Amino acid sequence: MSADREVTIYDIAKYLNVSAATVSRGLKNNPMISKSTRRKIEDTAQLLGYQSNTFASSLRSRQTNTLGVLVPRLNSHFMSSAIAGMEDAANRHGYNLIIAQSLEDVEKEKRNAATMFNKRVDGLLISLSSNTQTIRHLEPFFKKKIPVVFFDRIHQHDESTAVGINNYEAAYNITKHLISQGCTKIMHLGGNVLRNVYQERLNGYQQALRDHHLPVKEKWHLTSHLSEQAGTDAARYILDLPVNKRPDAVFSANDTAAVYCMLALKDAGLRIPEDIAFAGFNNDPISRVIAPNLTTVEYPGESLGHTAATHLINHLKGISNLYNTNAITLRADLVIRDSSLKNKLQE
Amino acid sequence: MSADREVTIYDIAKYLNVSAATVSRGLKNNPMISKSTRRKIEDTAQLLGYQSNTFASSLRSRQTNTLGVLVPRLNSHFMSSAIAGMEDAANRHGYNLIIAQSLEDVEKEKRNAATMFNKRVDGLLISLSSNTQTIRHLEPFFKKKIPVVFFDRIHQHDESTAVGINNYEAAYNITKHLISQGCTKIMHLGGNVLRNVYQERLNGYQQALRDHHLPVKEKWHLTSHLSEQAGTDAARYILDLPVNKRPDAVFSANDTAAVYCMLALKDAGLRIPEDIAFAGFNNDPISRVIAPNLTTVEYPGESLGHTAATHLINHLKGISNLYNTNAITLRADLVIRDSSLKNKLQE
DNA sequence: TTGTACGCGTTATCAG
DNA sequence: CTGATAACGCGTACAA
Repeated sequence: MSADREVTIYDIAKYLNVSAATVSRGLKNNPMISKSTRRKIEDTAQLLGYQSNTFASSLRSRQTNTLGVLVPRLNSHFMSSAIAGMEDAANRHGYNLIIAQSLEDVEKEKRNAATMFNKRVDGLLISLSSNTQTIRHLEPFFKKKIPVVFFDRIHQHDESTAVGINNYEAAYNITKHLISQGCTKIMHLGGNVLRNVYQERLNGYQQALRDHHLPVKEKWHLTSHLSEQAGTDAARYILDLPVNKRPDAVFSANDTAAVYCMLALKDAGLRIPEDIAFAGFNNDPISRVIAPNLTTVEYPGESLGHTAATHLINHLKGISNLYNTNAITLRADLVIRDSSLKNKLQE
Repeated sequence: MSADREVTIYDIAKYLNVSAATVSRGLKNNPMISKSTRRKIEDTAQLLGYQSNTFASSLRSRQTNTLGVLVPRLNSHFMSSAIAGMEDAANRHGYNLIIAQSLEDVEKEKRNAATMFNKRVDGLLISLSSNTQTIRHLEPFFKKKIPVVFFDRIHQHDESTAVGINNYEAAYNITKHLISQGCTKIMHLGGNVLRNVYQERLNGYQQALRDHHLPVKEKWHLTSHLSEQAGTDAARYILDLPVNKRPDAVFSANDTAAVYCMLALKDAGLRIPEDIAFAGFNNDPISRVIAPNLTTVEYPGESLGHTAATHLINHLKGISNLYNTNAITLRADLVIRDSSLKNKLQE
């Protein structure tokens, strides 16, 4: 009576005088089962408080209905939005998410990938750590044909899909916008160019300068982790330049660095955008709170996560073919705000 | 040769002419196994590219080394920090996180709880959705003695631990601070009092008023979702009051509402803190970007998540007893910033 | 449409 | 210290 055993399909079978196989079928909407017995099975399952045992099921069927999510950090606005989008998509299709963060450390990324592999995730969603050089640690997935979808910080790979935005174009356009506002000495706060997103933003920025016959100076390209501190440091760097050598605009590869740079420069008495205009990237909440509001690039985290997960799931269900879709590019529109409206304010 | 079968402990056993049981033991650091055979087993596992099958293991051992995390929303600074803390703790102890969000919807919370239960998580970390009335949907966990740890938005329960801060005290202190700055007409932007955090913040606020012989007016207590829109709406509400009936301070139960209220009031020409002082809650990044910086309460998301997960894991490992620790309260210090320094600025 | 019988890979139990 | 064997709960050929 007080047996602590779980309710299994055998209990249901015994209760109904049918075989366990029938119960198993009835529970899984197997078409070749009569309406009436299915109904009885479902009712009994309810009655007995049956809970399917996912391990036993996974062990037998070799699939887990679980997706692995591997990200550099969980606690950024962009990433938590992306994960929220993934969770939504996964939930809709009966998948679960198992999540780990690499904290920008390849070694941890490797360990986490191994764990995910071990846990037999049906597919992997990954955004690479900043210092990841090769994706050799994903080989086990490729070998076993476990689909991998890269998002945000992606890597070219024939048998995987990459979901992101056109970073080059966005950076090009926002730089062009600064130029159209009359800026000619535009600085760039960039991230580690090992990651495509930062490399492409740098490329877009530089090409825009070239196309408008502006000099591309190494001194105006700072590389950092784009943290709050990095933003403050960049401000210090600018303030230490002779006044006539200072940039008249800054394009930062993320909003955090842009905002903290702005704060420090404002503290030092510089006017934004009159003395120095600003543009960021991500459309982080802080970009709408800083005064003046930061011009930035809308980075659609939630829909990006949703798209990546949905694509992966469709592939798992055989609806789409991952290998035919090497890249999905989402729109990333400019969000023009006061921090870059130099001319307008001067008129 | 091209067999797609996985490498199992039987393959290792056969290779070494030992039994599968021995291999199983060797792989799990079972003490009663000789050093030499363990070494051979480990080497062979490596050689053959063995990967343990977690389902088979879970099926047999009835534990998953997986923790369920159920939150209202993934994409808030506080929540993603808390989850980052949990992930860190879990990872350290060989546990994995499976995460779902209720999107502030009880029904989804129920479904998610059922899924977690089904997936046989070893323990559950949960922060309740805003409209959750009872925790009956957690009964299956309680009945099966699966430990549940509430965090942030908690619920009193004899057999569970709750991890949070002293919201009453924090609210009391920050209100007292506003009073000490000379504010006498203090408004409160609160959340749904179904959730302890908002009820306690309201209580703390009201008690502080009473203790300083200030009136507690219903008109100065607005309840909302504390969204950006709610903040803007609150500003409208204030501006619509006759000038002499307006509050001279606002204490918001979160930073988002506070900040968007500030932005709208500043737009309308009010000076902060001279005309109206502000205090928030959470120490969200936006509180450090808004001008003037928002006085707020440090809500230690990461350490809270870390603490909750560690406590749960210790319990699972038998190191601590969940039932002896009904509550863990973390420090939540005030962060005094310019938005509330009324007197100082007037001097 | 349903039942039979077996195996998925591991771990627990008991015996040696 | 090690081996043999029986579960764990479910899915699925194959047979009926």
